[in-house]
Amino acid sequence: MDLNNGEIMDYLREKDIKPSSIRIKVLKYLMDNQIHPTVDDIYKGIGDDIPTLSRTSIYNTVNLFKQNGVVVEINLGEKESRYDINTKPHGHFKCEKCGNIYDFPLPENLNKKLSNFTINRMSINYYGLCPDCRKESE
Amino acid sequence: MDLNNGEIMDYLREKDIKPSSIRIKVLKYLMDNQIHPTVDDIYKGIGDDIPTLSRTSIYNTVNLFKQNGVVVEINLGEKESRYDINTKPHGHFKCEKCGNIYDFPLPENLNKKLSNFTINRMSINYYGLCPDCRKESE
DNA sequence: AATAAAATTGTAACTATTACAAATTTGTAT
DNA sequence: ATACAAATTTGTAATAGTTACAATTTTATT
Repeated sequence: MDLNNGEIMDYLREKDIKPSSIRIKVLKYLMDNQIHPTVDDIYKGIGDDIPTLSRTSIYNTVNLFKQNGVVVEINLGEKESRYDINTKPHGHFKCEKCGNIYDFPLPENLNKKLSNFTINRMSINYYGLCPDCRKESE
Repeated sequence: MDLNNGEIMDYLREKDIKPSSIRIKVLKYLMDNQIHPTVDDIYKGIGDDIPTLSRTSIYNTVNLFKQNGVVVEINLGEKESRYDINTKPHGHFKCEKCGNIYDFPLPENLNKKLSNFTINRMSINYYGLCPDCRKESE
């Protein structure tokens, strides 16, 4: 993804969000840094650009993005929430050594039905060692 | 499950936990109330029995239980953690209307491999409407 | 019964997040 | 461009779950 400001603004409008300078910067940050950042990551990532930036604005923005389906909030058992612009269903693997988070496609045979339940969304998280850290610890 | 104190104590010792009055009560509570309780649920559930009970003691206890594999901490995107005495792999369904949490079995043949990753544990959570709430909203 | 070790308590600290009012910026109509 | 209204952004204070830690109480050992 490498959109210019006009395209970013169009994308926001598609999602019924009125573009603003912070919203554009946050969305761009999320697209360029698909590391499932925390609010603090985003704040630090775009803070240099906006000297008066407030953390509250990042919270406002990600909450708006979440409501309007621009991001999905993910919760990996840490205290901080993370945000993912990839809103299609997929799994997350968190390395317990280096902390990196990896996406993976959902297992083919995962239950997609539970009889008489309505499933609106699912959150599939694995924890362990990523290939690099596994190699190191040998 | 309906164990007497002696059996509860033996179970704790098996897990290398020295029994104490609070630990016994917490474990019994967890066995009798498999609702994936929060620290506060536990505190309120056994507080009547121990007039001087402190929340910190519940935190100490569940953390010890977690370290020694007596419970598993579960995180359903709420601010409070929950604790599950069923430590075998299984999924959780949270009803977004009534808040109830249901266990469900994972498929026998669920893909538990990601090539070159070592998976230590997984957390599978679904969100939606439970059968009762689904019926009501028709 | 005296002492040591461990468990429990209570308070204070910490941190992520939200509430909210004030200040700033943006958009609109004259 | 100017004045006004609406929306965004900011900053501070409040909230809530959890942990740190020292003091107290309980339990175990000699």
